Amino acid sequence: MGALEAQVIQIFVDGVKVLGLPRSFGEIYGLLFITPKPLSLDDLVERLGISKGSASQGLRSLKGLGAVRETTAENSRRCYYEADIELKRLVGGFIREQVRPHLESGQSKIGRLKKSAAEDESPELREFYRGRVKQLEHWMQKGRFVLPLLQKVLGE
Amino acid sequence: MGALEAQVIQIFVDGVKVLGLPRSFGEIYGLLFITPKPLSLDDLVERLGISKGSASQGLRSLKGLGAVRETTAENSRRCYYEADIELKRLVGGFIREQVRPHLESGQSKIGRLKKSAAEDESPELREFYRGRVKQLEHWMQKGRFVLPLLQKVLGE
DNA sequence: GGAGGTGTTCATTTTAGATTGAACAAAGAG
DNA sequence: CTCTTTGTTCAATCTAAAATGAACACCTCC
Repeated sequence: MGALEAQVIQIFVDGVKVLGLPRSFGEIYGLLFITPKPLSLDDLVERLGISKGSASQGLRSLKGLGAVRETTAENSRRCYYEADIELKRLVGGFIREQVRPHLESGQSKIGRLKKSAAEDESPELREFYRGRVKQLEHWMQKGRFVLPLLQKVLGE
Repeated sequence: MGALEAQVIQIFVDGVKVLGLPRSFGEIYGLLFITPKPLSLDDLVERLGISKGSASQGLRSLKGLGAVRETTAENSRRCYYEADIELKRLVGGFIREQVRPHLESGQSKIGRLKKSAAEDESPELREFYRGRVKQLEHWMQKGRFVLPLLQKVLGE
């Protein structure tokens, strides 16, 4: 593993950590990103020194995120993988897989919240709660508004 | 702890997890958010059942993020804390404390990378590396471009 | 059918980092 | 100066989640 490859992988390891994804995802994507030819699962295991299990799961998730493409080799039944480097796709996949689910569960939680806020005793406390719940709803709205915008701006 | 409070705290616990912050931060901010009056450190310890250490560190970080305000009580030397609910401030603080440092370290890493990319043997491999490094730089640029935009859009 | 190659699953182990709590300032009050 | 109240620090502990690897499916070629 050359110095450059190691440095690039480190950048992606740090990157995925910020996004809340496991280290191995960064290693896998990083190596694919900086390697000219597609690599097989066993290549990843050998060159990164990670287990087959990690490589398999990492590849699956990265495929789900649209960050890794599978290329079927002609003369072999082994699969080869390469990095997809289109930012639009990466951002879209991340939002779809990681962000939207949270926004949606958040919305349903707030829905339940509004019932709880209604059944409180003191009128002024109830008023305060109503205001806070409204605030939460407002934030969610902003979130839903900002996502497509982000995708648009980052779509090169 | 009422049902509503618990639900709101849970929402913030989930929220900060997505942002990569520790659970206790969500608990603290959540309780302050849904409590009409400012609370002391010991209030937080008692009502959340967390340690003084967690509360102290959580409050410090949340202050750093601009998410919590300190209000000095008149007749006591004890400090009281309340949630700052201005989205602009929250987003700004998060970007300043959590996002910018990563972007900056990423930039310096790419700077070092460009040197490593220059000292490689094969011309075509070197060309490939150059392209990838350029891609990385491009992404960073996008990141730096999008942050102020985000702040602007989310500043209500 | 079976032998070898390829990838997946999931119970166990490991690890990163969050939490704890006791020791330690700092700052009044008496 | 000493005692109390309030908050901080940080080594030790705990825990949630990531990594491991052996067992297991699934091909497919003979």
